[in-house]
Amino acid sequence: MTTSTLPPNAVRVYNTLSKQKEPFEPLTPGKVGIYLCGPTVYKEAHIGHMVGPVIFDAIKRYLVYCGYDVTWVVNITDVDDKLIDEARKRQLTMQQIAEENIADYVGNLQALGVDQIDVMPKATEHIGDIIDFISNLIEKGFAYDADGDVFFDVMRDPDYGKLSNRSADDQQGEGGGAAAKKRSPSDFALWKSAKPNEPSWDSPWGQGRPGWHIECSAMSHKILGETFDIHGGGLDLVFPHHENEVAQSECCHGKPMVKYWMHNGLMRAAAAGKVGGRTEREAQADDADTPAATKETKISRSKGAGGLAELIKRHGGERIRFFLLRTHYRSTIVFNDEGIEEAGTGLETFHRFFERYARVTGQDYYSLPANGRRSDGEFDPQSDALLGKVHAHRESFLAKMDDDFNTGAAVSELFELVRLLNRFMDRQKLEAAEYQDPHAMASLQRGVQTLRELSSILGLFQQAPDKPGGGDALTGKLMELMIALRAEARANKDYATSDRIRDGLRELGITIEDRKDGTGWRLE
RNA sequence: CGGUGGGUAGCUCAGUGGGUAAGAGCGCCGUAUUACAGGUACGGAGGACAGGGGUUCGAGCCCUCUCCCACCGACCA
Repeated sequence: MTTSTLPPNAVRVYNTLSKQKEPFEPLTPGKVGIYLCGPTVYKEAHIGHMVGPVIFDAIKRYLVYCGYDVTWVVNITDVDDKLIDEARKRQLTMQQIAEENIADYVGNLQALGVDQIDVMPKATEHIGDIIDFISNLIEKGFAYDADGDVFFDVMRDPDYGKLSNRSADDQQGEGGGAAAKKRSPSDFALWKSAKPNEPSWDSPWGQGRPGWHIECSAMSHKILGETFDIHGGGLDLVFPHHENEVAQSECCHGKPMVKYWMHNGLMRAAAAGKVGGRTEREAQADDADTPAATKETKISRSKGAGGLAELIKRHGGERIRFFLLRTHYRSTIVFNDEGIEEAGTGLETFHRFFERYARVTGQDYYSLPANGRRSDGEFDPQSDALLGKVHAHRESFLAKMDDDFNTGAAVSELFELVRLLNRFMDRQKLEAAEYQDPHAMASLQRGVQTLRELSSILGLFQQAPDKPGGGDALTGKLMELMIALRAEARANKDYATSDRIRDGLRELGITIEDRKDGTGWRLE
């Protein structure tokens, strides 16, 4: 067995800062720190909020798989104008609003299989760190206190604009309001003085609360250090949020804040009915009140998007995760209900395969070991025809992941792998016990192990999907009886009766499948 | 207007430091397995890669111009 060491620079990532793909080399060999901008928890999450968490969950899994020790941080903004407004509107405290929506957010993450986050710091738990950070900036002359408000002095930072490729000079802010206190219109708030009845904290500049950007600088510094490897977020955060973060952190520490900036594409809502081939389903659309957008628009809470929890309830988290992973993280994802539905159809191919595999080998796919390392998964296909192809798909899958985490392309390798394995079972007639060749069975199992390995990198098929009831013993007995009755009818060529049984069961959501080795059934 | 990301099969998306035959999923048609259906496999229809120009022996991939779409444009925009 060869334990080949993987090339150290196999992974390449697209860096927003340089606008090109760069070889991935962590600052500290073997260790990776990732900071992802999380939600402002003033309302329930929508599907757009899951793009970053899902892709970074896969990224972390992949980096761990490649042997890195990864720390992944996702922050929670729990103090902000919007939270204050919401609290006022609903006659609750800001903290109550935050707690409610954090619960929603965490529940959504869990449903989508996002379980790789190491730390979820809240802004309100780091007020001290934030104040220290601001004090430091003032001491160094990069920020100034203006009557209880503290602003960052953009003109003192010659690098300002390097991430979003804008110069402060180009950007003329509007006059009036708080702008009157600013030295330059492009200065932004680090600390906001408290207005009456607002949540506030003591500070050297009086009662107040942190500005929008400073928490990320302070918390990433506290948890990951002055310079860390990867900072992620949505494309819409490049400016001003991340631009301001870099300015704050780099002026404060005098060194680069982040080595690789990674930004995921945004999601758009699309008109319903554009996804192909739904003529059948359209006719019998059961829960037909899909919101009919007429054109594509950005999904945002300000436009009323929400209801992710409801979407998850309707489709299940795995579908949504798969839907998100099917595209490249940097491209725009067009979202509609049919798209999720279609992703689910693709997913069923895998689920059926796992059932078939269990029938043939008696092994439960979901029990196969899944938390391997890249080097563990290496194998020598020798002269085994099947394993030679499996090996090639594995190489291809990994090459695609190495190339800026191209999960969409990697998914197509998964499909090809399944087809390969299905074909093998067909040709080797593995379904019929009397033909089962031990060598072929061993090859199949080795091939499926690789499928398990690769799909786990994407966090797919971690657990058996929830079947809507029906797993109980009584149902099993009843089905045995129905199938026996139907078999009798078929033997007598009484197809009217056998079809009546099959059609009747279908209406109950049970699909009958006649196979060589007997009749099986499955709940849809 | 400035910045950013896009425009590839009916639909949703891939396309690896440019190279003989353009890929996946879904949808559609057919064949095999066969009463039929479902499943699986195989095969097929369907793309001159937004448009023009350029570099190159050779470009979907590089350069340039144009058109179209989306997002961001400093936080009482």
